[in-house]
Amino acid sequence: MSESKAVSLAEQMRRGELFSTQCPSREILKHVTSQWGVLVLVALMGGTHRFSELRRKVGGVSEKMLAQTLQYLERDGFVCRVSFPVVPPHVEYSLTPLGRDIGLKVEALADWIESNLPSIMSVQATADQEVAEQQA
Amino acid sequence: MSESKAVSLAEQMRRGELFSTQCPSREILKHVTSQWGVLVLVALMGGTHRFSELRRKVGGVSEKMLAQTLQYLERDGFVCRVSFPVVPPHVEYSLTPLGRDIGLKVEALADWIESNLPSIMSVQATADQEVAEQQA
DNA sequence: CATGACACTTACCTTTTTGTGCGTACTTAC
DNA sequence: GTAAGTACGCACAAAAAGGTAAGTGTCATG
Repeated sequence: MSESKAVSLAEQMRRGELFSTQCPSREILKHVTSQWGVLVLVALMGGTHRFSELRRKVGGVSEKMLAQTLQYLERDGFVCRVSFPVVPPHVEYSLTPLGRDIGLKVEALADWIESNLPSIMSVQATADQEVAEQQA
Repeated sequence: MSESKAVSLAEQMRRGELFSTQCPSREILKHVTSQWGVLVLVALMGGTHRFSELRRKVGGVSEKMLAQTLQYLERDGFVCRVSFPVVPPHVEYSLTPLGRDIGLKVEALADWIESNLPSIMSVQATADQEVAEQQA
């Protein structure tokens, strides 16, 4: 009892307020780890992109969601939007230094999953099989 | 035109199919980067926890969401569930080796955000101010 | 001279996610 | 003897996320 409490407390110190409901980090985390946030960040790690380039690259994203995601990320200071006042419109999106920094972490996570996908899927298959056997 | 296409293609090779709609990685990513997935993973990096320990630690999570999150993570092979057939029920959750591995990445992301929260919030404030000025 | 590209925005609707409250089977504490 | 803790599952409702379709204004292409 005392040991688990001690661990909790020690961690609570180290990791600030992420576990607290009102922690502002949670909002940032939501933007960054949102379905499209992750993909956009990873895509922009490959360099500057225009809006429709991103739309084509990130499979399945709607214009609305892409626009919204980019706005969140811009407001959080991860994405830099440069619009050229020409016609037809030309807008370029790139990562800020802050964005590149967090992009590295997100990319690392994404890469890890892609690399370990075979392991994960075989574990899933085993788990599903056991569930099926229990029901049989 | 050719340059941006070249970059896209080169990346598409390196990063497999994350950008494709049907990529199974996307599902895993959803579980791991879900609001509660992140917090649970980080919490379990601190060691084994019981269900209600987690519930108390991860502020704001409902029992239903915690249960669901744990089930996803267990099925993906990140979390290990051990239930003791005693009364009252006693269940322990811990990370598998796979879970500890991905937990490191998630923790790194969370830690980065917490550390850089001041920078982010000051950027936000500046952005908000500029928007306000434009509207005035 | 009609179409499509560009970078969005808005309105509307559907789907998904999330929360709430209740029930369980049993025990310990008050 | 009543309340609380344990680890959930289930049904219902609310909230949020997401998709679809259309419109904007101008230009290049067919």
